[in-house]
Amino acid sequence: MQAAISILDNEGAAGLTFRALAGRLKTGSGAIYWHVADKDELLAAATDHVIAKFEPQDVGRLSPQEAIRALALGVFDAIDSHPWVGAQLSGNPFQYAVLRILEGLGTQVVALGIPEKGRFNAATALLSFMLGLAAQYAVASHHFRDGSDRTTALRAVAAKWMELDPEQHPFIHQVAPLLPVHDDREQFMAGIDLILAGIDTSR
Amino acid sequence: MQAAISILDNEGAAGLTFRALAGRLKTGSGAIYWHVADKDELLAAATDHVIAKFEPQDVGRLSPQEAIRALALGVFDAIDSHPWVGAQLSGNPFQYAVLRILEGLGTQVVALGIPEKGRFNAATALLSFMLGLAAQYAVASHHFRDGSDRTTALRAVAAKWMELDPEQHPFIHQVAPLLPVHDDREQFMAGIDLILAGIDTSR
DNA sequence: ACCTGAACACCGTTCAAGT
DNA sequence: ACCTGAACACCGTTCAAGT
Repeated sequence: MQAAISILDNEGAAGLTFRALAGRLKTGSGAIYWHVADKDELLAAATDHVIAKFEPQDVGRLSPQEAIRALALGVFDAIDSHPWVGAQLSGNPFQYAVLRILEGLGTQVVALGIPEKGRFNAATALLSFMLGLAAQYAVASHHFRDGSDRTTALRAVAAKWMELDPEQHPFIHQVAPLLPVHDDREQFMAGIDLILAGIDTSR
Repeated sequence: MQAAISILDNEGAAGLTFRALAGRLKTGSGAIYWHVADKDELLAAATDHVIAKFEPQDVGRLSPQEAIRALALGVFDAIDSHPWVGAQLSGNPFQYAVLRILEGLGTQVVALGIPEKGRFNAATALLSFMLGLAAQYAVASHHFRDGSDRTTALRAVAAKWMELDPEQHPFIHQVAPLLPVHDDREQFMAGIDLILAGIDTSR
């Protein structure tokens, strides 16, 4: 697991092959199949390893809203320090790491006093938002793997956006300059707060 | 494009290979590279084709909230009738199809009267939620490709959830029975409404 | 300008054979 | 019980050669 995560961190998702992992572990590529059914299971295990590490402790002391924010920050930080986790979470939403997140969110949704009928929708709305933004960060980080930093890479994307026909894309043009300067963590938490506010009105 | 979409619809994303597409078009696999840079571009083009087809017309007549709901329903229906679109949207959030959706959402967020600072977060929150739920439907549909229908497949997933330790997964246990009977479209729109309500309180 | 199709450099996965 | 590593059945992509 350590070796797999280290490869994923250093070479990205494409770098984790059975041959590469076997090489690092000084074993044959077939040996890995004794411990893991296939590549999906390998990636799911690595992802859960990371998500579990960033799960906040002692969430019980916090208000439900604060607990949900803490859970969200944990997911954000996990993705922030291991960019491949974003793609893996959204690419395989039935893996255990995602259930782990849903369980945490759901417990707090119950604590918020949402009636039984609304709990499923409220918890999965929070979860889906996280997975969706996770997917975006995943691609973003993929785009600036080659040395260039985040800002210059996003500036390149923004420049592409500005090339689109401004008549047909007024909003994209309006928002493109914000792309290179915006703060991912702030965006992530703003979305959470928006959904929390929406949940609050539904009580 | 027609041939690619037809393969994607019938065989899923894994079925679309350059060899398969070339075979269907009665040409060589290398020929496709004259028209498309690589597989990402091929998939992005197919995805935009579908998303554009399901974009609602005459959104101008509707209130901003109703317009956002109409846009969301279009995305939902696109995924519903072409399951591979869900994975493709969330797996590649910088492709043009996603910008198309963001432009539609953003225009309505502006119409809602959100101040400039909040527009980016509001529009991307709606977008991220859609992409995240799209990713979930993508995997779900993948799970019951082999003949079994949606309900029996989700029942199998729910049964797996019930095998988890109930002490550590109370919410998962509570919500598992809802999984096979819940309505995807209702869940999708409930999330949109939650975010819209949240946006409303932020005005 | 566009097509052909063999060739290249990979993959994940399997499995007879080992220890 | 666990490992070895060649072999299989694929991929996306390239490119000299054609029309």
